[in-house]
Parts: sequence; structure tokens; C-alpha cells
Amino acid sequence: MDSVAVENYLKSIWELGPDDVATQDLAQLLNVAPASATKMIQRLTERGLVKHIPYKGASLTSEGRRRALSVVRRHRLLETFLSQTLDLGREQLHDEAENLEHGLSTELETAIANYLGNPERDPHGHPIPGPNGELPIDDDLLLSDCSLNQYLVVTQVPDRDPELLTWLEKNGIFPGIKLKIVSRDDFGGGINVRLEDSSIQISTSVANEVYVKLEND
Amino acid sequence: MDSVAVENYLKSIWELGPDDVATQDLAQLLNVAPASATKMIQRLTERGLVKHIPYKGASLTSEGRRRALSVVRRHRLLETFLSQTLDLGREQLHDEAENLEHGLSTELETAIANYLGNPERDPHGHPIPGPNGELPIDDDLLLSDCSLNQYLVVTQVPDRDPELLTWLEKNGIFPGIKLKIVSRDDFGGGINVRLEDSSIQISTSVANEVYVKLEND
DNA sequence: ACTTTATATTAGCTCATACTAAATATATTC
DNA sequence: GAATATATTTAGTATGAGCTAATATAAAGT
Repeated sequence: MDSVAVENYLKSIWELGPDDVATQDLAQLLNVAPASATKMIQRLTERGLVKHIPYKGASLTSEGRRRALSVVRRHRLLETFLSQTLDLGREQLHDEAENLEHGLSTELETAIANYLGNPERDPHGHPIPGPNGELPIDDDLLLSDCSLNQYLVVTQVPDRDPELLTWLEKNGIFPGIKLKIVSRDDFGGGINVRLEDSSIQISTSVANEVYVKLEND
Repeated sequence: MDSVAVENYLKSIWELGPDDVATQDLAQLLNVAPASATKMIQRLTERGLVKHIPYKGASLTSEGRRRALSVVRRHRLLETFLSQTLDLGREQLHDEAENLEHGLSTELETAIANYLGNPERDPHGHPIPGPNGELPIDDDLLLSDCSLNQYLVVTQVPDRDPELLTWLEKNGIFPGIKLKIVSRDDFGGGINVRLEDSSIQISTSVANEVYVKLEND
């Protein structure tokens, strides 16, 4: 079985992928020194889980990807399970799932998935990979890419940053909410969005982490 | 924060305690070589969590005990939570809780305890320590110590061995069940027990792991 | 094309946790 | 009370994962 460290590296490489993941980005995401990340990338390459072109970047092999998605599945199932049973705030879920995901056995994973009715998305709207690492097709659109005045529904919000998530929540942005972009501030200034009962401005960096779909799908 | 290994050693010393825990017993419970246990006992002594008299045995300091009971609390809350939400068989609970207990944050521990209504016992009947390591008084009696023909109620069954637990379950022995001892086979042969609708024989070693109370308490 | 800057890697060290084999204590038995 | 058996500890080694400092490579700027 993969160690906690290995699971975290695989998951992070997947999150930063699909290819040429920079050592520095990986190190930063995991809060380790770049040298440590290089070391681990080499160990994982040795084990056939990662392909590494020195000075260029790292990416997952298909086995590495399978294992990374297994971690992601456990993470997202746990978020969904905790959200449904304990009803924690959406912003607390990520960290708790992060801690528990490594200790979830296959049997318990299955029991939870069944209990939840094999959901396709977690409470942030992120797709939950299947038991063998099949990722449901995800054709959601980046909010920041959408045209003006289209009728949109939020499908995914980011999960890592509790502050940001709390802010989004407070401003009425979470999966299921309807909105449209009414205007764009030029030069990266963000977008102005109309919700049901309010209007807000969303910075480009945030709009780059929110996904939507067209309302009539 | 204590490592997974440290948490497991503390919990195991507590389980084998309260005093003069033998290196060998500890090593066996944790599936490590005796030398490894000695080494860890020394590290824990260094850290003030264990008191060690070489060649005699190890025991927990009060701080060590506090931390051990914190692990036990998390373990038993998890068993209760999983049992209640997913309704797993009583015999699956232990191993799953074992894996998850180390990743449970204080906040989630509290959320689970509240959700469950701060239960005093887990599904095996074991008392759940309080958030600061207070152990509820446990005046249950060992089944093997009880006199003949008393009306008894099972309060605790062992949790480690799924086989044994399945056997007990199948023979109708689990917390809440009423029974009485009708006779004793001499020379360690076990006891003969009358349940509501059946009679069974229980070996001394098993009867040493089952706790009961008098029916009219 | 050369120099500077940024990013990656290597080298060398540390710590936690495990192991085996050898040495030493303690306990048991004759 | 000596001899044997059992339990414990010490010594020495390995591995995973981290760190800092030094070096190598790639990218960017003049």
C-alpha cells in the first residue's frame, strides 16, 4: 500500500497535471522543499508511477494516475459523506477529508459510496472518480470563459481555501445557483455577475476556479 | 502532534496496562520486533509519556495516558458513528476505526460526538472516554467471575477478533442480551450459559473477555 | 552570443521507525 | 546455587521522508 506521503504526491501531481508538473509547484502545494519533491519524484519514477524528464517536469503514468484517482475518489466520497451526515459547512470539508482519506479501506469506501447512492459529484461539485479510476466526463465551462448574458448555473466551486469558500457562500455562489455575466472589466479586472437577487464582482482569479454550465442543459 | 506509530504504541500500552507492560506483549500486539518496542519505549520515556523500568516493564505517565485515551476516544466514537450511519456488522468496525482514528481532527471528533449525542459506550459496549481523557466508571463484571444462576445482562464484548465476534453474534451474545450461568465445567473447561431461547457453552478464555451487569441495575 | 536570473537537481545530513544478530539480565529448574 | 531458558536491551543497519547548501540547466534580457 502506498504511504501517506506517496498518496499525497500522486494526488498533487494529478491536480497540477496532466503534464509537465513543475517541481516547484508541487513542492509548494505540498509544503515541502523543492529538493524533497525532486527526491520523491525520483522514487515514484523508480516505482513506475511517474514519468520524469529532468529540468522539464513530471507526469503520472497510467498506474500512477489510477492510484491518484483512487485518492481523489476517497477524498470526494468522504466530503460528501461528512457533509450529508454531520452537515458541516462546505468550507470545513476539504481539510477533514484530507486527513481521513488515507485511512479509508476499499470496503468502507464501497460502503460509503453505496450509502450515498454512488454520487457523481461532491458538495463542491467536483466529479467523483469511479472505483477503477474512471473520471466522469466533465464538460463544465470555466466561468471566466463564458460570454455575456448567457443563463448559467454554477456547477463547481474550489475547495482548498476555506476563506474563499466562505466568501463565495456569503455572496450566494455555490453549486446549483443561477447567474449570468453582465459585463467584463477590461485588463483582467474581473467580471460583474448578476444572481437571482444580487449583483457581485468576481475577480479573474476567482472566476478561473468556478465552473458553470448553460442553464438549459 | 503524535505520529501514527506513537499513537498506536500509547494506545497499546494503555490496553495492556495499567502497569508493567512487557516489551514482548507490546511488540506482539503491534506486530513489531521486541527490539523495536524497546526503542520506542525509550523514545516515549524521553518525551515524558512513558515510565520505564528496564527489564521490568513500561507504563504510561499521566500525559501519556491522556493521549492514549484521546486515541481510544476517537476509535470508539468512529466505531459508533460508522455503525450508526452505515450499519456495518459489529465485527467490521474495529479495523475500520483503527485506520481512521489517527486522521480525526478535534473538530470532527466533537462534531461526531455531538451528532451521536455524546454516547457513553461504543457498539461493543466499551466505555468512550471524555474529551479530556476522563474514563466513565466501569463497574461491569467479568462474565467468568459471576456466580451461578444470577440474572445477567451482557454489557461488553471484545472487538479485536472478527471471527470471535461473528461467533458470539451468531450464538446470540452481544450487548443487551440477558443470560445466566447454569453451570461451570471444572478445571478451566468453561461455563454453560442459558440465554432467552438457547443454551451454549463458553470457554474460559472467551468468558474472560465478556462483561456483564446484574439484570436489576 | 553572453550574462543574469530562475528553476531543478545533487550531495550530504537528520530523524523516525523498523529490522537482525549479539549481548546481557532475569527467571526457572534441577 | 549453578545451569538453562526466556526476556530484554544494545549495536549496527536500512529505508522513507524531510532539510540546507552547492551545483547544473534552461530561459530571458541586453
